[in-house]
Amino acid sequence: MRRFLRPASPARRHQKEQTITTLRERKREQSRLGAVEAAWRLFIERGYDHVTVADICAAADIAPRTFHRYFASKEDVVVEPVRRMTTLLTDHLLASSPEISDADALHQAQREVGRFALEHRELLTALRLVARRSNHLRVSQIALRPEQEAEIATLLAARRPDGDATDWRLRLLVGSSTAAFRVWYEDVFTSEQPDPMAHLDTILNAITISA
Amino acid sequence: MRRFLRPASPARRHQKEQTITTLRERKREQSRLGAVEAAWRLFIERGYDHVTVADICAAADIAPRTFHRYFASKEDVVVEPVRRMTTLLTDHLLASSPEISDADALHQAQREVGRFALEHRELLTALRLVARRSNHLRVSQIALRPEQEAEIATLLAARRPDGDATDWRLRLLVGSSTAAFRVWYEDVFTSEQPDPMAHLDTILNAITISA
DNA sequence: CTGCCTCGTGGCACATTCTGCCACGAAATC
DNA sequence: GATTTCGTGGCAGAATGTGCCACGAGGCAG
Repeated sequence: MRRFLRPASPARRHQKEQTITTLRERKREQSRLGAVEAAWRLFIERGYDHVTVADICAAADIAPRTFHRYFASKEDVVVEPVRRMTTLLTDHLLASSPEISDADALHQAQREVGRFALEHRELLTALRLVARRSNHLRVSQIALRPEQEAEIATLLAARRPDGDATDWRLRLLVGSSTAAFRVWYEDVFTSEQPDPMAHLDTILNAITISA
Repeated sequence: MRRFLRPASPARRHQKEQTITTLRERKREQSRLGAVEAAWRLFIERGYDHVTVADICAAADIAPRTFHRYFASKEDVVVEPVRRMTTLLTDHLLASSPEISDADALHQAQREVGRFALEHRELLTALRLVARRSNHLRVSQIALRPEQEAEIATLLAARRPDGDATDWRLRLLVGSSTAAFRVWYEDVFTSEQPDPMAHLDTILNAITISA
């Protein structure tokens, strides 16, 4: 579970192994991590609706006031995995070669996210259940959300000389590919797939956007 | 604006013109409608974040307790138009001929929703702004949301003898078509389209799902 | 018409989330 | 070693959302 976390948020340093964490930083991470882990544990245990921020704080041994400095809302803790996957996706997009097509770049990045999801299948399954069981949680899908599609489109557009992110074909590519990923994600977590990654390829390749 | 509302929620009677509204029903509708209109007006005026439930209740002349009987949350009032469009879509799907393909049925229904959106363009534009300006509102898109995709898939599946809603091709059709609609919706509200409906057709037809 | 039942309403108390403000103390800096 | 930075927690308060109960008007027999 630990591997799931942190090393992505503070703008991953591309300088090699710059692990000069100051004590303050470490304590901060500890606070945040402690809160996340306590929250997830309690959510899985009792369900999102039956866990209060106070409960989480008691378990993580921090003050509610501190909790709300790290997370804008209780829901925010749940979205953490989504953020993690989004970061993964955008990182891969940023690193992708300008040679390959938009679709290829996007799909390669999505395969990375898919691999990640499979690696953390157990935790994601649990969180998916948490989300489904709750009446108040508005995040029904622990997966890429349409909110981030605009960002992805921008990144893809940035790879090109013209950099036009308003092109509807580009946005359609992003939207439909994200939809495809959600379909796969659903399949992976509801039925046994003999070869999940092959299944992802099948779904991603099933969509064609006419030029 | 009034036309936008009500006549859809209490399971539209297919019996012709069954307008035997009792006084109680009328008062109920009046309460709800008054709240919605007051809320929208205030939201557009001051922005979602700067309007409290108490404000809405004062404007609509109802008690906060009553407000929360009609709406699960303040956000719920904003989602009203989305619900309206979803109802429109599902109604058309239910009424669609079993002869035509899934894609055709869905796209025809989406064209209806598109027409509806264009009719109420002014109001939807305002609500779109409200959603964008807010920091707390989680509904970033006043359009069809992925949450309802499962329902749409079920309806489409129900038109067929086997009724298999788990078929990933079907879900992919729904997901990508919904994404296409969002792309169109975005275009319509951000740039001038000479022929919006033609544009919708173009986008919907741009997607192909291989058999 | 009359009495009874239904049900929309509002008041009240309360749990809960989230924020602004301030002060303490440890970590970082000079 | 003195000063500044900053993470933390306490407190008060705004705001959302819910359970419970009582009132009163609409609906329904008789």
